[in-house]
Amino acid sequence: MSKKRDATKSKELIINNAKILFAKNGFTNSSMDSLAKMCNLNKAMIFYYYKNKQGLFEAVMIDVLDDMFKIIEVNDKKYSKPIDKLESFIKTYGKYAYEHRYFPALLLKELSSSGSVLEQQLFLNMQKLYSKFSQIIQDGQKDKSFKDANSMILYFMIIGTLNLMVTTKDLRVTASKENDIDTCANCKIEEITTYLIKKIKLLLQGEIK
Amino acid sequence: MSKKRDATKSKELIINNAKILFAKNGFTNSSMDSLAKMCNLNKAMIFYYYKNKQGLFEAVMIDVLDDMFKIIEVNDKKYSKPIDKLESFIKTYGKYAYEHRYFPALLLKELSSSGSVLEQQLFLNMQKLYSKFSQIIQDGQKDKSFKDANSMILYFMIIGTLNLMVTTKDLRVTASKENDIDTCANCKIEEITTYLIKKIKLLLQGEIK
Amino acid sequence: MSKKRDATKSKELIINNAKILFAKNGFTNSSMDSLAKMCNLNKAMIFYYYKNKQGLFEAVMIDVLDDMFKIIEVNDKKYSKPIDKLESFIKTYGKYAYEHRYFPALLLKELSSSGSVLEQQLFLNMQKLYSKFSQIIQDGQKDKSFKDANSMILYFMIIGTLNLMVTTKDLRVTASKENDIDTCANCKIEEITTYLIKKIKLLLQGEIK
Amino acid sequence: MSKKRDATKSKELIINNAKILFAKNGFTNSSMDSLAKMCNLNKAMIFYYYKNKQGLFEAVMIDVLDDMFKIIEVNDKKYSKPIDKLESFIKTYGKYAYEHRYFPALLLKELSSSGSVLEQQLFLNMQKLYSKFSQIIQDGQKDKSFKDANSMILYFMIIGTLNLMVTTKDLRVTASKENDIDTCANCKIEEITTYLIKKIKLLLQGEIK
DNA sequence: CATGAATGAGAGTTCATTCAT
DNA sequence: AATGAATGAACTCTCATTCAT
Repeated sequence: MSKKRDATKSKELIINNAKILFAKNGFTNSSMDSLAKMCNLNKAMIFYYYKNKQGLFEAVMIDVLDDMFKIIEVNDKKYSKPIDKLESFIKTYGKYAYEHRYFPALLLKELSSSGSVLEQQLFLNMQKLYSKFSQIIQDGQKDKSFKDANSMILYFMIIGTLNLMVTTKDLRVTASKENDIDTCANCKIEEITTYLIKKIKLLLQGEIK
Repeated sequence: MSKKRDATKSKELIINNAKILFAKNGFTNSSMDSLAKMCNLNKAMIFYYYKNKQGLFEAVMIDVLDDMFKIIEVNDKKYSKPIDKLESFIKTYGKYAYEHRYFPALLLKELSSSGSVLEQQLFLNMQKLYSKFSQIIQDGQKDKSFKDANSMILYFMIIGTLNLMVTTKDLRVTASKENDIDTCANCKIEEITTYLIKKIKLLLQGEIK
Repeated sequence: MSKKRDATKSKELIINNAKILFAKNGFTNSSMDSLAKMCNLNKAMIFYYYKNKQGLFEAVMIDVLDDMFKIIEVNDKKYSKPIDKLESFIKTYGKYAYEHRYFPALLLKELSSSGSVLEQQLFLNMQKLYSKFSQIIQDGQKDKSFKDANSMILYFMIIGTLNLMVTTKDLRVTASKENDIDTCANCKIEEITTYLIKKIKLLLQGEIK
Repeated sequence: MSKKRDATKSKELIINNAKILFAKNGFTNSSMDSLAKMCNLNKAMIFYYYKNKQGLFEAVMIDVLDDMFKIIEVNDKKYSKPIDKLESFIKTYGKYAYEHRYFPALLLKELSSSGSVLEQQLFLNMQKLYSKFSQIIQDGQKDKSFKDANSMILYFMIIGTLNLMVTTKDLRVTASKENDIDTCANCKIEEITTYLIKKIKLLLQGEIK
């Protein structure tokens, strides 16, 4: 009832709205003014809690990456074979990316801005995720279930594809309407991940007869 | 020999520096002030030739995409079989992306900013490139040399991977130094494209024994 | 007593200086930079309180017109006969125009800029004033005290004359000095209104013998 | 056939288009760029012929005022009695203002911008017109046909009314549509001048019985 | 006479950030 | 913990004017 909110609640309010805002407009195009309005909070409070815009952005990214990492870990433990773990990784990443459409957009944007001040900190956060993936690949190579695997390239093949498919959804729909090109406009995320998994398996285990 | 009062030179000066600037900072973070300084030209000249910032950006993108498309077309004509055309496409795209590091950054940034005003125009320009790719895939399916091919997803697997490998180069180097993870830090672009080609072939033509 | 951090004072400071500035230079030639300097306030404060230049201008006009309208209404109530109400209207308008020299300038400038974006909103504000005047004229016609009255034309005869006499004051002084023309250079505003009232009465009630 | 135009033609082209442009947008809102485009001439030519924007503006005003003065003089000579000369003056001014709608707008704007650099020069040009009017009034007083005449005030009553009626035409139409006020929206210029003449005569020759 | 290229100053507006309360 | 007022730097864009040809 009271107008006062406790610190934790205000912080959460800010970070949750920041996720939405940053994802929609990117870092530069998001204004602290509009964020404050979204939160129904005074603008100065954002700086009270987060030092500055960049600090807030990093907090958002850390939060999102942690959240995702936890889900991936939980699912990972259900399986023991590298091939199953890999499939789980792709499925979980795809689902998460789809359900948090804003997240891949942010990731791509920051990954592709060389020279930015944000990148080092961000990449550190990303490393945890990549380490997990890399471990799965290495395990698969050790037990001979994967052949000729370069984990970095494979990683980008997977997250690059999934992120792009999610972020270009609207564009692909428009393009297929206006022209007569097949852009997988109606493909569901499950179909996309299933296709990707099949192809990645082939790529790691198949042979040209 | 005179440097000033040469329209062609000034226009080129602007567009070439714009490529570098936009790629480094993205659209919003690039200021026309600093562009003018880079060109050693008066700020107003940018608007004299390109109407406004967005117009300049579009000019840059059209310029780059056309340039790239031409090179791809030239190489494409050297081959007749879809599999060779595909290999040529990947090689050329990889080489171009490497030699014009700014380009993948631009592409990723704009592709991933949903809601931007630029996207529709941009995507139209991109369609030409995708159409080319899509045709190769379809031809391969007709003559039974490719199996189970989804050209949109495959397209993103290829350009997503190449773009990310190029733009994250510095990050990957830093990461491998600080930690003990294999990030393909020293991989040359030729190695990357070769690996990618091998895997894409496997994925289109291979079977699990 | 503190001058800063007082919203009401800052807003007033801005609007009062804006009145003077707009009147002197018109809308387009008044710069927000110089307004800020006049107010000894940061330029951004203008936008903090008034959204944009046009918004500020409208606020100024509404403020002035309301202020004037209130005074006219108060004086109007002192009289019951249309002829007395009319005399009061002219006197009050003349006095106000004289005491707020900026106001007629604003009014004339904007009334005469056809095609301006401002005019519709402005005219709506002016209608209240004109309605008042128009009502007086109609009442006079009903009780046969006024003959052959066209309220629109009469209205412009009155405010046109008063506004022009006020705004051209300096010019008329200069002109009478340099040449030998009678420009009513030393006429006081009271003399002008008195003359005008006499003539308007004649025009509404007189006959050619 | 040749692209070259002679000096006289170009100068005329510029001044004629300038009249239209200045009248539509006022002094400040008219850009030399758009004027050049209207003339289908190079922008630099304007400065070649007219030194600067202000010089061009003055040339326009002088041109218009001279033109008008000549017509008034011609008509003036047709009559000998002051009362007829006065009627002729009002009729001619009204007709001219109506046919050159841009002109009164300019006049009002400049008359009301005290402090402008343009005013002195402009007022000098206007004096010729006012002198003419003033002479008529004085003659009328000498031969006792006019009573109690203040030529400056009368002058502003006449040109103020006519200018305002012409420049507010569109506004008055809009206002009468939206609200239920009589704004003389459909009044023709001839009706307006006729009414004005009648009233001015009454005001100079009538008595309250 | 005529042109397109170039310039510099300034316009309105936005925004991250800080201060006083 | 919270607010509204204030700031300064930056940004895109316009325009009168001049220069070189």
